[in-house]
Formats: sequence, structure tokens, C-alpha cells
Amino acid sequence: MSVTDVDVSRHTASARERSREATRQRLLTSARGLFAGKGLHQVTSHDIARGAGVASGTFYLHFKDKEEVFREIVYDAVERLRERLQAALAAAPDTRSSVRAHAEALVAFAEEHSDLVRIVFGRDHGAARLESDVLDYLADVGADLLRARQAAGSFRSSLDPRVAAQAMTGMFTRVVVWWIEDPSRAPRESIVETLIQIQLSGTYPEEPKG
Amino acid sequence: MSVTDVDVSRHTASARERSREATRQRLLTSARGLFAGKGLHQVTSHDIARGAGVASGTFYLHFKDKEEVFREIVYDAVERLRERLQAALAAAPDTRSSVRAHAEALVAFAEEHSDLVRIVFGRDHGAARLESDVLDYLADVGADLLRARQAAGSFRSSLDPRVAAQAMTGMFTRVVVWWIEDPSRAPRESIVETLIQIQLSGTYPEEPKG
Amino acid sequence: MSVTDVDVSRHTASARERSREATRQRLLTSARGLFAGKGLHQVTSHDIARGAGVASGTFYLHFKDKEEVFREIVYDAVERLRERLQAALAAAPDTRSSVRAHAEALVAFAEEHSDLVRIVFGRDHGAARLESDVLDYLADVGADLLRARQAAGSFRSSLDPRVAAQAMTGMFTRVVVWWIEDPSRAPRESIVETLIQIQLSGTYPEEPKG
Amino acid sequence: MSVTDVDVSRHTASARERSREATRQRLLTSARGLFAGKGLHQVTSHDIARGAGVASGTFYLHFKDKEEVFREIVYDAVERLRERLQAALAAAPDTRSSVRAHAEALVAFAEEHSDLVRIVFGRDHGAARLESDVLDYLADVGADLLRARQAAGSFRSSLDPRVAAQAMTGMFTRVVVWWIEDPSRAPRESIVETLIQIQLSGTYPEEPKG
DNA sequence: GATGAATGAGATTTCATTCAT
DNA sequence: AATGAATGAAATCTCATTCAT
Repeated sequence: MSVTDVDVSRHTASARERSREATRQRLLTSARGLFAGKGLHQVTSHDIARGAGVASGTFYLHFKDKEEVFREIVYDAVERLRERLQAALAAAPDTRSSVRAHAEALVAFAEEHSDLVRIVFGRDHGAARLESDVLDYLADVGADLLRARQAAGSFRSSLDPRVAAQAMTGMFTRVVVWWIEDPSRAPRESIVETLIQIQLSGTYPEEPKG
Repeated sequence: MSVTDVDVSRHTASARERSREATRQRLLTSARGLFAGKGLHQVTSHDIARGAGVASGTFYLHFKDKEEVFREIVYDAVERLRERLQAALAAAPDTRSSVRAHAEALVAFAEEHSDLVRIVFGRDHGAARLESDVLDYLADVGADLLRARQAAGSFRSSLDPRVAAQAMTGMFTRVVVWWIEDPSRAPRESIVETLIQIQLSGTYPEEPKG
Repeated sequence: MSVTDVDVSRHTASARERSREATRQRLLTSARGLFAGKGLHQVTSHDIARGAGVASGTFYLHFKDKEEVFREIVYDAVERLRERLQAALAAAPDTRSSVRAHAEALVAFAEEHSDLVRIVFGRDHGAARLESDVLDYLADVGADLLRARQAAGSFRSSLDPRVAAQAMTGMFTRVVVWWIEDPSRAPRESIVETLIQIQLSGTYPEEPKG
Repeated sequence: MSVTDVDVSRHTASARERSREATRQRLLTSARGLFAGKGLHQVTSHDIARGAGVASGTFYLHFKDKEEVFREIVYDAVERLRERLQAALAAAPDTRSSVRAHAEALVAFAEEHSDLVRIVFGRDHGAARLESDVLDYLADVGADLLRARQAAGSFRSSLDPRVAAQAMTGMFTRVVVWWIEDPSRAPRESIVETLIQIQLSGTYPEEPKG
């Protein structure tokens, strides 16, 4: 094999790889848009391929089936969200500010990736196991955080961190999905403040009268 | 037509009606069990008919399509839950005890109707519109309540009742679904207390240190 | 339930059953013709349905898949052939005449059911396991016969009945398939006589010269 | 074009040719193994290419389609078998010993090339036309031989050589495939002797009693 | 000559729904 | 009202084959 051959083959190989990867990304993008708009069950593998501008068989060169694309999109999204939230928490000096930073990061993520939010937390995702996995994963991450805070005295010791983490996860996802569906429903600030205040002090006045 | 004929026909008619209603109920029961176990999309109209011990065509004599049974089950369940929660709230003398009564009623309902909880709030219900409708409906009911409390001074005035209602709805449904999936995950009391405390005081100690 | 009801329902049920069975038979007939003409692999389930004048879905109400129809046709054919051959053998007074009766019955069956012969013994049946099963089954039946003859002294004691049975099975099926493909290739009598003589005396003259 | 150039190009060309031929052989070897194991229909052109360690497109640089490789393997195998049998026959001094030599050669070939036997005579080869062609070809060769023997007085004059040749072909192939499938089914000697005796004297004792 | 990503026709199979009885 | 066989549209997935590199 001559030097030229080596170069050419290397070049060819990477061009191929790049082209293959590009097709894969187009399929993912197509799928993301379709899933966000119609939900897993209303989207066919042909739809995804058509949306990506490739033949239907091509879909199966890149993914085992529809569920696999869906899973990949969801896992990727969840991981990005988790990193974003972790980063926000890590940067905060104390619990109060970390609660705020977390809420801000969550809402910012939702704004930037409203399609992902719709797919992952929205209704009719249609992937039973998946949603359960995802929410449980996020809740588990949250539970670890709450346990740490509990140890540090900044989380109410009478609460079960696992239960509270599920509660917070449900609250976050519901509020965010509802808001992203139609952001005119409430000012962004209202979303952030509500999430923060409920965590810090609940929904009742300092001196509840009721 | 003789009196006897009339009587007989009336008798026959009402027997038919009763029989028809019985078939309808068997279909609903069958559907409920199947939906709870496998989710809307994994259940076929044949499955439902078979489960009810009737022919497949019979299904369509009682319901327009699969969605309709599903909707009926969900709406019925939601209405029962709403009534249950309203009753609990109405019976409570003050806000503090109404929050407790509400949480107790919610958990009790979930225990008694775990299949409904799985269908209505669980994953893979698969009915896009439907879940949104349901959660929005419950959140709307909640928002009304919160607005009333706000007027009475027993709900933090700085919170937007609509947003808070969505937050509470998300929290309630997530916690309840998670728990019902496997009740050994947390003691019943823990679920109730967590839901109450978060509402009354949030997750942080009286004098947050963080 | 009145007597009339009973009668009607019985009548209805059996009319249904008859109609269902008729559809099934039309599918089998359609399949038989197509398999004989093109072989398992060149025939689709749609072809079979179309040939039977029913919708494609109907095929699956009656058979699990293409292989199942094929298997049913083959097993049924083999069983019919076996019965026919057994009957011929049973009716013969001695071995010589039973050999003749067997050959006659075989050729007669092939003439009457040339499509079955083509499907079962012909080329491109495409069903690996199946052909093996079928030939082994027939050879096993043959081996039993040869063992019995051996015990009676009318089968060469130096031969292994199992091997000889395979040899005879191969001979019978090949000759019959070849002839049925184009019966003008040899007179019917020639087929029968050849099969008989080879069994009785081999292919060489009484006093082989070679 | 300089002499050197010419030399180089010649050299290159023949290196290419050799390399091309090597690729072709690897494809044939891969195909042979796969066909023997799974049959024509269960093997894809991708399988063959993968087995040969080449890209899928390469397959089509060497063969028009899957059938062509199959045909080539089969024809080649049949030709080798025919030569082997002819050689055995040619070397024998008289008919009796040629029958023995033929049977020995057949069984030896089967032992050495069990994969070819499975492909060519086995079940689910799936190539309709092909098998017919192959068996007819072998039977034709056999018919010529029998006619010659008939002329020499060493083949029963009352038999039709064409029919007998089909019979013998069916017998040979069936016995050999059955035995090769599991050689413990019968001792090698039993196979050979059975094939010989049936040809020489049939399956019945010298003085058939039946 | 070799590569391997892409193609797209076609086969299988399911299932909501209809309708004659 | 109930039945259940039949329908046929639609979705999934495979694979022989091509072609730009």
C-alpha cells in the first residue's frame, strides 16, 4: 500500500463516516421534530425518513426501530438537562441560591429546548418504561441532593428525601410542560418564583391563618 | 295490542336495557383492567371484548372506538377523585386541616383505585389530549381553591394560583403514581406527611441555613 | 331462551362455521395451486388470499403464516399417500404382488394428485425441515415393512432395512416427480415395471455378464 | 509508454487479477459454508460478503446475483462428482466391479464434500430449476451408461434406461444425503453394500418367497 | 477493484371497524 | 342486541442491488 493509498483511504473513510453521521443526525432531527409535534405513536419510521430526506430503508441502517431513536433522544435530553441543573447547583454558594439557580436553569432549558421538554415530559410520549425510567432517574438525582442537604441541615429533617424528590420532580416537570405549551399562560418570572417559594416555604403564609 | 302484550314488551325492553347495560359494564371493567396493566396502545378492542366475554362487534355497539372507552374511564375516575377531594376539603374546618384532609383523601383514593391511578396519571396512558385535559382540569379546580384561599389570606399572596395549582397537581400525581407502583417504597404516612408539609412550609427548615 | 332461539342460534352457528370452513378450504386450494406452480418462496400470503378471493387479512384468521398452510398441505398429502400405499400393501396376498400393488398405487396417486407430488417431493419446496421430516417419515414406514419382510424371509437378509428404505424412498419420489413433470417422458407402464423389477431383481440380468 | 511502464502495468494487472481471483474464491468459500448450513434462502448476499471479509458491493463485482454463486457452486460440485464417478467406472474391468467402484466413489465423495452434498442434493437448496437440472443431468449421464450396458448385455433389457437412471439417481442422492446428515445412522459399508446389491439383484432373495 | 451507505420495492402482519346473520 | 368472519389500510422491516468515492 502506497502513501497515496493510505491518504486516500483515510480520506475516504472519514468522508464516509462524516456523511453517515450526517444522515444519522438528520434522522434524529427529523424524529425530534415529529415526536415533539405528534408523539411517538403518531409518527412512523417512514415519516422520520421522509423528514430526513432519505429512503425508508435508511432509517434501519441507523436505528433498530422507532423506540431506539426515541430512547436516544430522550436519554440525551435528560442527560443534558441533568448536567445543566448540576452545573447550576454547583455554582451556587448556598442552598437558597442553589434553589434559585436550579429553577432558573430548568426554565432556561425549557425555553431553549421546548421540543425536548414536550417529548420527554409531555403527554403521549407513549413510552411507558421510558418515562418511568426518566422520572425515576431525575428523582434519584434529586433524592441524593436532598439527602446531602438534610445532612447539612438545610433540608427539613422530617421529610423523606425520596418522597420529596418525587414530589419536586412531578412539580418541576408539570409546571414546565404546562408553561412551554403556551408561555403566555404566565410570565417566566412567575414560574421561577413559584418553584422557588414552594421549595423554600411552601404555599402558605408565614403565619398561616387557615 | 293487548295489555298483556304491552306488559310483556315493556318487560322485555327493560330486560334488554338491563342486559345491555350489563354488557357495557363488563366491557368497561375489562377495559379498565387491561388499560391499567398495559396502557391504551397495547390493548386492542378485541382484547377488551374478549376480556368481557363478548364478541368483538359488540364493543362497537357500546363505544364509538377505543378512545371513547378510555375517555369514559378516565373522566369517570377523575370525577370520582374530584368529588372525593372536594368532600374532604368541604368537611375541614380550616386550611391546615383541609390540606391534611385533602392529602389523606388523595392517598386513600389511590389505594382503593390503584388501577385508575395507573390509567389516569400513569405513564403510557398514551392519550395526548386526554391527559392534558385531565391535569388541566384538576389544576383548574385547584387554582379556584387557591384563589379562594388567597382571598381568605390563607395562601401566600405572592404566588400565582394558576402556576401553583399546576405545581401541586404535578406533585400529587407523580408522588401517588410512584407510590402506587410499589407501595413498599415508602410508608403511607410518609407520603401523606410529605405532601402536607411541602404545601404548608416547603422543604426547608423554619430557619433555612443554606 | 326459547326453542326458537335455540334453533336459530344453532342454525346460525353452523352456517357461520360452514362459511368459515369454506373460506379456509378456498385458501388451501389457492395455496395448493400456487405452491405447485411456483414453490413456497415465490408465493406470498397476499397471492394466496387473492387466489381465494378474500382480503389479505383473512389469510391470518385461518393460518399463522405461510409455512403453516404449507405444512398442512404437505402433511395431509403425505398422510393420504401413506394410507393409499398401506391399503395397497394390505390387500396383496404375497410380497411379489404387494410390490406391484404398491408401485401401482404410487403411480396412481401421482397421476391423481400431480400438484401434491410437485409440492411434496418436487424441487424448491423450500421447506428444509419439512422435506426431511416427510421423507424420513415415509422411509420409516418403509423400513418397518422391510423389517417385517425380512423376518418373513422375503427381503434379502444381507441388507440394512433402514438404508434400503431410504434408497427405495429416494427412488420412488424421484421417479414419480420426474415423470409427473412430463408424463410423455415414459409410458406409465414403464414406470411401474421399472419400480417393480428393481425391487424384485435389481437392474442386472439374472446371470449378470459384466 | 516505456518498457518499464509496460512491465509495471503488466505486473500490476496480474497482481490485480490474482487479488481479484482470491476475493472471488473467498466469496465462494464463504457462500459454500453458508449454503451448506442454512440453505439458499436463509443466506443473504451480505452474509456471504461478511463471511468473505469483503464489502457487500464487492459481491456484485464477482457475481450477478445470489443465484449465480449458488449455480456455480452446484455446477462445479456436480462436475467434480461426475468426473469422480466416471473415473471409477472407467477403471473397472467389468460391470460388477464398476457398480462397486461407482458406489465406493459416491460415498467417498460424500464423505469428503459433505457440505457440497448438503447443498446440491439436500433439502431446502431452494433452487427449483437448479435441482431439476442437476438431477436430470446426472440421470442423463446414468442413462447413457445404462444404454451402453444394455447394448453389452449387462443391463436388464426389459428396463427403460431413462426411467432406471432416474430411479438410481434418486436412490443414490437420497441415501447419501440421509447418511451424511448423521453418519452414525449406518456403517459406511452398509451404505455401499446396499447400493450395490440393489443394483445387482434388487432387494429380494434369489428365490423370492413372498 | 473495493467500499459501504443508501435505495426502495415488496413481504409480513396487525387491528380498528363493518356487516350479514 | 349480539355475533364473529371478513375487510383492507397501514406499519414494520428486510434485503438485493446500485453508485459515488
